[in-house]
Amino acid sequence: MTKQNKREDIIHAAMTLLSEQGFHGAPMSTIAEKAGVGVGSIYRYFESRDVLIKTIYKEEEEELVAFLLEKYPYGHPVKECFFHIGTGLVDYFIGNPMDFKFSEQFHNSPYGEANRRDRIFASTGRADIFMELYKRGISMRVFKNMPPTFFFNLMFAPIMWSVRDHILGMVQLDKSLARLIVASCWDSVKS
Amino acid sequence: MTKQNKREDIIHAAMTLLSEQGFHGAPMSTIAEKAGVGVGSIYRYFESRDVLIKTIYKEEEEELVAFLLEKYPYGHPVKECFFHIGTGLVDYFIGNPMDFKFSEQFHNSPYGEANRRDRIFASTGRADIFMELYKRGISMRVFKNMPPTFFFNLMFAPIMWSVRDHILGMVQLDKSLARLIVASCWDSVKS
Amino acid sequence: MTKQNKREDIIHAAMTLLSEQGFHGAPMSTIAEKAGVGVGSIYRYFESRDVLIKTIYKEEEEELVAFLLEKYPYGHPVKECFFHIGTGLVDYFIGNPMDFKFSEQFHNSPYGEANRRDRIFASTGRADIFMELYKRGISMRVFKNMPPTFFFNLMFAPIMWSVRDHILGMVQLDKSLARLIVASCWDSVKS
Amino acid sequence: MTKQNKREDIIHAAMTLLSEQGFHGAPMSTIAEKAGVGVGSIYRYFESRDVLIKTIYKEEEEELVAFLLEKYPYGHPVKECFFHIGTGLVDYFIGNPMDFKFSEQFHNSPYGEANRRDRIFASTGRADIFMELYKRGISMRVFKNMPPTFFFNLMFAPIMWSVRDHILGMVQLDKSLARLIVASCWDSVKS
DNA sequence: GATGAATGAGCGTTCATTCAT
DNA sequence: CATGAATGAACGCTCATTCAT
Repeated sequence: MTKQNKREDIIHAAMTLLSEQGFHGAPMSTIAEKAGVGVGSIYRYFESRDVLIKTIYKEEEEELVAFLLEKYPYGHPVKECFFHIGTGLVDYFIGNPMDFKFSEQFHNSPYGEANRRDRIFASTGRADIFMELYKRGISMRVFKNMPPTFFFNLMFAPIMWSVRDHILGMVQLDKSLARLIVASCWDSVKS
Repeated sequence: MTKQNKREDIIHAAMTLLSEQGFHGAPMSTIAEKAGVGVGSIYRYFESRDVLIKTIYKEEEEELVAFLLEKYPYGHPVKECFFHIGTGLVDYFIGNPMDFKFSEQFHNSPYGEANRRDRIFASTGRADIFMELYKRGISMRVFKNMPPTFFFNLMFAPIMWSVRDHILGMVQLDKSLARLIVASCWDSVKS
Repeated sequence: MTKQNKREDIIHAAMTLLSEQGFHGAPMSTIAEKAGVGVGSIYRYFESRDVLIKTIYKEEEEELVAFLLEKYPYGHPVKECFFHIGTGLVDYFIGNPMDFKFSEQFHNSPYGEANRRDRIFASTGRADIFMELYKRGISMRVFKNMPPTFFFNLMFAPIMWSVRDHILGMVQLDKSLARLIVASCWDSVKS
Repeated sequence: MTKQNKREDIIHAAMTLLSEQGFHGAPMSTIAEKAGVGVGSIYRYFESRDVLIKTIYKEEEEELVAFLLEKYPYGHPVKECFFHIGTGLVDYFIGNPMDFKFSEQFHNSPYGEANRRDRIFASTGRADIFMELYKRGISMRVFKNMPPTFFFNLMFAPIMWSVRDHILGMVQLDKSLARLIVASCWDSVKS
C-alpha cells in the first residue's frame, strides 16, 4: 500500500465515521481500526484530530467546487448560472450524503467556528463563481439590491435545508421538487 | 437567594456557556462555577446534563412562541401573517442572541435529532400558527403548491442564516434589511 | 411523634433499606425519606452513617441475645443448652430475615471488621451463655478439647450458612431439617 | 515489561487492595497506582471494574480447584476424600490468605450474588469432586441423609470460619488443629 | 515508517454531611 | 428542634496523544 493510499484510507474512514456517528462517536482508535491502520499512523499524516477534520472538510469542499465548475455555463445568462449552481448543489449532496452530513457536523462544532463565514461558498480565491454571479446580477439589476451575504443566504439556505430533510429521510426531494425549490430561490433574489 | 433564583442562575449560566463554547466546552463543573453554585446543586434542579439542556431548549422555545403569538394578526391576510412571523423571528433572535446560538447548538447535537423536523417551529400542539398559515395560503392559492417542509424551508432558512450572520458580527441586519429579507422570502413562496 | 418514635423510625427504615438494597443502595436521603424525616434529623440522633449502622447492629444483637436468654434452660444438661441455642438461632433468624441480612451486610463491610471476632456471639459482658456452655462442656469432657473459637465455629457456622441459604430461597429449612443440622453440629463438637 | 506482566501486576494490585481494603476502599485510581500503571491501562486489560473483579475471582477459583485436584485420591474411600478436601482447603487458604480475603469480599457483594449458591465449590462443570463425594457417601449410607446444600454447609462452614479467624490473627490454626476441625466436620456428616 | 500499549486529564454523576432557615 | 437545599470530594470510565519498539 502506498503512502497516498493510507492517507486516503484514513480520510475515508474518518469521514464515514464522523458523518454517521457524529463528532463524538468517532474516537481516533475507531477511525484507525476502520481505516486498517494503527492509531499512531494517523498522526503521521495529520498533526492532530482537529487537523484531520479540517483537512477532510477542505478536501470535500474542493470536490464540491470542482463538481460545480465542471460544465459551468460561463458567460451564459445570470439565471442559467443560478440554476446550474442551485441544482448542482442538490445533485452533489444527494449523490454524496456523507459529505453533506460531515459538513453539517463540521459547521456545528468548534472546528467550524472560523469557517462559518463561508458556509458553503468558501472564497477559495480561485474561481469564485458565486461572487461573480452576485456581482453580475447586481450590476445588471437582475437581482434585488442587497449585500452579498443576504443574497447568498436567500440562494443557498432553503436548498441546504431541503437537502438535509431529504438526507434525513423526512421528505423525498426528487428532480422536479428540487427544480421548484431552486426556482423559488430565484424568485426570492430576482428584482 | 430563593430556590427559583438558583434554578434561573443555573439555566442562565448553562445557556451562556453552551451557546458560547458549544456543547463541548461547557462541562458541568464550569456551568456550576459560572452559576455560582456547587456541581451537585445542578442535579437538584435537573436530573442530568441532558435534562438540563432539553429544559433550556424547551423554555426558550416557549418564550419564542409566546413572543410570536403576542399581537399575532389572527384572521388578517396571509401576507400580513407571513410578515409578522418573519420579522418577529428576526426581532426576537436579534434581541436574544444567546437564545439563537443555543438553539443552533441544540439542533446540531444528539439532543436535537428528534426535534430536527421542526427546526424552529415545533408543533407545540397549541396554536400552530405556522401550519395554519401554510394551509390557508395553499388553499387560497396564494402560495406555490409544495409540501409544507419545503415551504417552511423557503420561509425560514434565509432568515435564520441572516440572523446568524448578524449575531456573529459578519453583517449588520437593520430593520430595513430585515424587511427586505422577509419580503424576498415572501417572493419565493408566493405563487 | 415523640423523640423516641423518630429514632425508632429511622432505625427501622435504615435496617429495611440496608438489608434489602445492600449498604450501597441505601443513601441517607433514601433512609430519611422512608423514615418520614428530614435528612438532617438523622444526624440529630446518630453522629454519622457509620454510627447509625453500628447502632442498628448493636440493637439487633441485643434483641437476639434477649431471645436466646428467654426460657434459657439454665442448669440443664449441656446438650439441652446446646440445642436450645442452636434451634433458637434458626428460629430467630428465620423469623427475622431482615435482621439476618443486615447482619451479613454488616460483617462484610468496613464496619464489621472490628466486630468480626464475635460473629454472632458478642461477649456482651453480661450473661455470656455461650462461653459458659463451652466451659462447662469442656470441663465435663462432653466436648472435644479445642479452643473456644473453633468450638463456636463448629457450633454456629453450618447453622448460619443454612439459615442464609433458606433466606435466600435456595433451600427450605423446616423444623425437622433445622433439628438435623443442629444435631449434626452437636455430633461435631461432642467428644 | 511484557504485556503479561502488566496484566499480572494489575490483578495482583487489585487483589491485594480489594482484599485488604474491601471493595470500597479500592478505587480504580488506587489500583492503578499500586500496580504502577495509568488508570486507563487497566481498561485495556479489563472491560470494566466488574470484569476485573470477576476475572480475579475466576482465576483464583481455578487455582484452588487445581490445587485440590492435584493428588486427589480418586476411588479411595469416602472418608479419605473428605479429609483430602477439608485439609486441602485449609492448606490452600492459609498459604494464600489474600485469596481467602478476596473470596470473602467477593461473595458478600453484588458480584457474588449469582455465585452464592456455590460458596467455595462452584460447579465448574469439570470434575465436580464435591458433588461426587456427596453422592457416593449418601448412596453408601456413610453420610446422614440430607440435601446437598446442608451437607456442604456442615462440611465447609466451620473450616472456612476457622481459616478466617486464623487469617485475621485471632487464633493459630496449626496442622493438628486443622485436622481436628476437619475430623469434627466429618463427625457431623457421618451417619 | 508503522504500530498500538500506555497515559492521565477530564468528564458526568453520586451522596455523606453541613447549616441557614 | 427539624428541615432539605447546598456542597464538593470522590468515583468509574473515555479517548486524544505519545513514544518505545
